[in-house]
Amino acid sequence: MAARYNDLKELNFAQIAAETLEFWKKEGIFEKSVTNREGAPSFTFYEGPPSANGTPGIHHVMARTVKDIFCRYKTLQGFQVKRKGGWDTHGLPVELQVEKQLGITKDDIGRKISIEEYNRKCRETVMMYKDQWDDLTLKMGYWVDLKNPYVTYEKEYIESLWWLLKQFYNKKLLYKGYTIQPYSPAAGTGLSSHELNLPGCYKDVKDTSIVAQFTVKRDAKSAFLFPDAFGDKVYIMAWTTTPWTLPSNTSLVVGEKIQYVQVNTYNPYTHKPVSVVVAKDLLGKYFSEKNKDLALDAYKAGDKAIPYQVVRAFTGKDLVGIAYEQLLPYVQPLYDADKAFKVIAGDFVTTEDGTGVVHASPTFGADDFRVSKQQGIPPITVKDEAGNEVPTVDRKGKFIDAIGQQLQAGVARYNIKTHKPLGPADFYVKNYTNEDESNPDYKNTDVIISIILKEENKAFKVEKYEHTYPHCWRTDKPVLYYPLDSWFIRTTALKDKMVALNKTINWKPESTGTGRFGNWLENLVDWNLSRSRYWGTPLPIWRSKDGKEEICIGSLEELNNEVAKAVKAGHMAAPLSPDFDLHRPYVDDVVLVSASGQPMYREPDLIDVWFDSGAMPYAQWHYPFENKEIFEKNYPADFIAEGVDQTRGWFFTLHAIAAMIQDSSPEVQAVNKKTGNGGVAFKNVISNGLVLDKNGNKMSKSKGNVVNPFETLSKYGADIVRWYMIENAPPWDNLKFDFEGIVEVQRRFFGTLQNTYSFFALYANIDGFVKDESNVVPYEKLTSLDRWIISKLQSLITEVTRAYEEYEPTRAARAIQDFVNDHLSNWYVRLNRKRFWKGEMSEDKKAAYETLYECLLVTAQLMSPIAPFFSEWLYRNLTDNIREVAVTNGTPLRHPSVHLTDLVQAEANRTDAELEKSMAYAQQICSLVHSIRKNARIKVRTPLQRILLPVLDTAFATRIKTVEEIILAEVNVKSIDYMDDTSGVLVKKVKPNLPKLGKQYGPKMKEVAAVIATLTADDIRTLEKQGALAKGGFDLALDDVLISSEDIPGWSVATEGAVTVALDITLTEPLRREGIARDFVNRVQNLRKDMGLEVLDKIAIEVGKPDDAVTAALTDFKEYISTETQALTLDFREALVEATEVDMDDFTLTVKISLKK
RNA sequence: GGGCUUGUAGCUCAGGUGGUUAGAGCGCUACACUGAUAAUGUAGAGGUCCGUGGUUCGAGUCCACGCAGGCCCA
Repeated sequence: MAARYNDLKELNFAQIAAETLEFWKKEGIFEKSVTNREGAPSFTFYEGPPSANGTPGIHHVMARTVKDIFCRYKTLQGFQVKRKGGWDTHGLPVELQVEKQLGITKDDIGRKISIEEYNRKCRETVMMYKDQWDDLTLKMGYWVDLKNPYVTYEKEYIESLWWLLKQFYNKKLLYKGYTIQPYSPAAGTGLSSHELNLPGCYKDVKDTSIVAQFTVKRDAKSAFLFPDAFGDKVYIMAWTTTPWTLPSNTSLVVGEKIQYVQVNTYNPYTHKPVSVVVAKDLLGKYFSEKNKDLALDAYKAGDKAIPYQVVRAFTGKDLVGIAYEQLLPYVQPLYDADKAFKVIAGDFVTTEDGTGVVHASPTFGADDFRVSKQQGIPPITVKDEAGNEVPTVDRKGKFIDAIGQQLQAGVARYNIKTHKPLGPADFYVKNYTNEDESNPDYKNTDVIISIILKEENKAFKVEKYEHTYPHCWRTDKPVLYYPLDSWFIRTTALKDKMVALNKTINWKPESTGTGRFGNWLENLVDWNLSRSRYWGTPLPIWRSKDGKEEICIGSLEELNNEVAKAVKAGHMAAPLSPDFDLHRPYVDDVVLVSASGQPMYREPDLIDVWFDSGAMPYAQWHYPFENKEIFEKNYPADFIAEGVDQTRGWFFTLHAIAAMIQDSSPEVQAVNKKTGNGGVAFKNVISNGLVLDKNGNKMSKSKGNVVNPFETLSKYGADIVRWYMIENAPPWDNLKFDFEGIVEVQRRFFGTLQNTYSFFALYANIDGFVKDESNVVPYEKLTSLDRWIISKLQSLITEVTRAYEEYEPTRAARAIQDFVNDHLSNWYVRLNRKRFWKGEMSEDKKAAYETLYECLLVTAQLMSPIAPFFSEWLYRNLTDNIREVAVTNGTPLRHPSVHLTDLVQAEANRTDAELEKSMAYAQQICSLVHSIRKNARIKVRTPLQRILLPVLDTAFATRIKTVEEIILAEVNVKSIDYMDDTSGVLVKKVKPNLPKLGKQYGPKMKEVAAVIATLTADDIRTLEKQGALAKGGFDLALDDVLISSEDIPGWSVATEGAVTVALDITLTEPLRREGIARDFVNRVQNLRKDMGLEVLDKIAIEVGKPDDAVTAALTDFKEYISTETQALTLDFREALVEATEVDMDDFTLTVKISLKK
């Protein structure tokens, strides 16, 4: 007979995967899983585009497993889940790779290589590893539509981006401003953070550092500082390693929680009495402890030991809002001057160095710029000839004349000897003019400022300070942090809305949403969109030379129209060709004409690639130029998932663009209104953690601990890797990737499941069992074990469904695993084995098959989102042989693939909570009996007479009785005696029910517990009968105590929780004989197996005559022995030849088995 | 430096709303079972719940401060 069920003993999971892939491909299962649900509600998933210019790693298997799980699950649930793939193709990594390939630097672009050539190279490189990615996608079983992916460099994609930008522009959300960036005056160029991280850029240098004294203005806010102020003036001390920024100071930053002190002392340079404010922790840096007790008035100018006295302590919070006098009043703020020169709070202030007060100049520090902007502090800037606002240091690194003149005057006023006469145009903030520093009179600008401050009683301490400072990799000169032009998206305008919208998003884990992402939104600054690069989406803004006229282009049509005008005006020679490439350099050659007839040139920047990916909800469909309906159906995403490192990347850009487009496009607003979306881009998001090596280290090539995803997948198969990743820990925890863990999953879960299946297949093939959906044994006729596992299965369905619904895949996987291992294999199958191999097909046997079949089938379906290959294999093995019938009848098993089926629903009427509880007791009692047997050294094969079970309440007894047979069979005991307190043997004892008593009595707990400890047996009986008892001044209720059983004297007892079991371990002669008989059966079975006999072969047994007791045992149980061992005869012989010596533990037997035909 | 996060057995992890003796799997040791058999079951050993304080009748759990690892940002 041909086997109906594939009963392969050894499974090659990788091979199953390969075969399944073949099947999916041939039958178009993925496509069907989408088209099948045509017309059904859609579940929208957005694929975050990977960049194919790098190779995929094992962490991509993790991220994509998470994505795949929920798309598959939602498909099972009846949703249509389209998953458009995509590729991220622009940006710095691509450019860097090309530069590396070509052996050039950024500087060579436009010189050694044209932009055209360079960008062509970028376009080629972008898809360099696409094959590997496609291969990974396939092999790991990630279902995503890669036939029609969105590609961010395509013209249509860029057009959608331009449309978005134009909407923002129209709403004045797109503007040109400046931000503080690393800038090399020597090279005249801004530096990217990656250029700053080139080796050798950070150098240790010695710079002049100053602790400056800022004079506090006396007013209501600062009044508390003055009562004890020495010399009538109070100074706040701030430290800087860049004295040249002091003329641009507009605020002082303190830490709100930092402790500060006010100190009366003398200025070490001017010897004037001063009262200064400094962080308490840094006091020792400026004052020597031993001068603490010196009298202030005993000090004479020039004394080495300067006395000091701490007069007051307070926190930074008390200082916030205090006004001070401008330190170097050379240039005034252009605007908001009344808001300048204030103490503000900032989170970046520390007490590691300096004074615990940071001086801020918004034009020359990124932190300074940020906090100033947030708190409305103006910068010190001036207008240049063109009327543009510029900082006080020019692009060559030189102070503007207004400051130069003041410094020149200072040099003259204080007779500062310099290496050469200094004019107003000679004050470079660093040595960018290659002055001879070895000249003894050489003084740089920092030193000159220091001297001026010392003279004017504005410096408390000046010293050389060694620190690391970034240098330009081209010129080797110090970098300045300098305001550079950039285009921004005014995300701050919608901050509150974005914060509010974020609260409507379901984040897994929650803390990433409320914490990391939420905090980021709270501290939002405008999004700097500009990138001075070559390969990316060009900024679609054209400007006239004077910057007074500009246009933002929002579509190709608009561009063509404008070009037509330009052609007319003579700025362009011809219209754009239909296949015009929107990239640089072509787009740079487009010159448009302004309303006043001026030529307008494109702003040379590209936009941040994160805008590319954040715009994918719209641009993937070329919205709004095409596919409006598809867009409407698929906006916003129901679900997205990426690594936690995307929090400020993709998650943010999706969120920001969605919030802003909701604000600026009536069209998108209308779409949102239809679906009741407030303006989010995604509703549920999983941010998964990192994949580390097994020791918790980051994987890196240099450490050599990188796991190759392809090797891993082909060795273990995708299912096991996927299952391991999900089951081991929640996806948002970092995963310590360990092959031993994978092996364990394979053995423990997949091995067990496979074993359970092949057990089924083995006997189902023998019995010719075929599932008939129209003819199943009715529920009432099932055994209690059947009903129990069915009930467990219903609970499993409920639990797994809920876990998936709540985006908790780990909980789902663990629930399935527990079900298969603990309940299905270890209990149901083990206890039911005999039903499968005894006798002919009967209704009971059929019920057993059907039950096991259903468990396997449902397991296959529930696990299919996580382990798509094995579940498919299992499903098809179980159902292929009835497919035709199922198709004809239109029953649930008509689908050729588990991934096309409809998710099972838990059936309440097949759930039996009572039975589940009873069975749990049965398992517990068996475990207890085993433990007693163990202690008494009585093996399970030896039958025992009875179990004594103390019964605390009747419900308990009822429960046990329904599973009594199971217990008795499992532990080989003849009977259970239930013992209640009428028996006189059972002694009850009570323990306090702490959770309840705690709430009621609180601090009196100990008293009550003491009283409860004194309750007598009579008391307990009264309490049980009447439900209440007054004792020791307390009114006790029945549920104030937990009743359990005392140990039973003279019995072997085991207790766990409230369950106590006693076992009668008396071995009577009949029991002993039965034990011998069972032992004997066991030995004969072993011999049969050794001889290689088939299950149905008949034998004759001959035994060398043993002693009387054993003879009696074997004779008594002759029939039993014969049945079990398929023996036709059992005879005793005085002498046996060619017999086997058999060890019966306490004695030996000689046995001879022969086959009887 | 800031935000978030993790710390429980040798390893990987569970431990609603505080409750008496902190659990599971693997690994280890021992035993059992022997018609799922390169399978299976049972038991045992193994813990400063990262530390220190605090709140409470009671803290692995709540609070504060630390320590160590991770991520992101400066």
